[in-house]
Amino acid sequence: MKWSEIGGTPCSVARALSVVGDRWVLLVLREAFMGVRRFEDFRSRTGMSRRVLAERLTALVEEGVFERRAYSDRPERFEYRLTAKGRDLYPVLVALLNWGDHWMADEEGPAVELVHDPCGATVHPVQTCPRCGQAIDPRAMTPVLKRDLRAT
Amino acid sequence: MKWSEIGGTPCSVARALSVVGDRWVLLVLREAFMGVRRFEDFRSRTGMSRRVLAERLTALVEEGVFERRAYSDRPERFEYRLTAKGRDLYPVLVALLNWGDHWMADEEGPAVELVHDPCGATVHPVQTCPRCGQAIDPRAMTPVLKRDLRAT
DNA sequence: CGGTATCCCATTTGATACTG
DNA sequence: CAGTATCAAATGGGATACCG
Repeated sequence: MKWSEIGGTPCSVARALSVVGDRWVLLVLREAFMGVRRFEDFRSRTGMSRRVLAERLTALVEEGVFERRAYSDRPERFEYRLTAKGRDLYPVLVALLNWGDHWMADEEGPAVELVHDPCGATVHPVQTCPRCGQAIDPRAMTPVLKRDLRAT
Repeated sequence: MKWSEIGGTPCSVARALSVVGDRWVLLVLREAFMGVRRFEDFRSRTGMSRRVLAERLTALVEEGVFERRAYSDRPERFEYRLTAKGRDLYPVLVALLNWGDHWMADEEGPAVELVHDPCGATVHPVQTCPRCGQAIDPRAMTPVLKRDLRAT
């Protein structure tokens, strides 16, 4: 299977990956959640080449993850803002951050900490069951297959 | 910046991505969480080529995400089992699944559903604050930068 | 079954230059 | 600042064959 066909799969994970399953895209999203909106800021903070950044931003706008809007008319200048669809990717980034903090840490401690404004605590968010409120343990979850994941 | 240097960054997201920031790797993990352990099963269920799969599995074993162990001596046969480090990637996969279910769905409904065994409910797990228990809203989170994300 | 070895094409990307 | 154009180099990946 070629990667370009992966989005046509019925699996939601694969479909999600067809949009955000790219190293650079995730790095761009990291910056977006840190408040970055402009091309040059994305570029300098991630270290991506212009070419790659331009291409990824275009694709993400097409996918509806970012909205491109002018913030200046003369000269024309654009910025990229997360849409609701884009904002919903927050849990993905947080999950990666948590895992990196736990398993890829060094002695100097994490570079970014997350403060939950309502309660003021510095936290690592946890996934819980919306029904019973318990923290999720992978071994207590049963995946139920409804369709062949490879079908078109 | 080249991608190969990204793991040397102090950002936990980037470090996590240096291990799992690959399309195929995430697909392999998806299968692992569905109970798959053997080479041929990974291959047929993801549609990857042998070459790519072998390479990714080797790398993941080196990173400590999978453990390679013999399940038969004669002939010698191996299987790949998630380690604790690997199991901790579950929230990443679930976050992707949730997002895909919500934003990339089709009329036929999700291909995979998650049942929370303890309460028996089919759920989309949610991220909550471990301190106050509230569901996480990205806009209620403040990222606090402790170090330059691009430093070595 | 569980890989490894080879070959070769397609895509990606980093560098650099250029533009409104 | 916010890109686009171009090109050479590297990488990735499919196909196929082979082996214990």
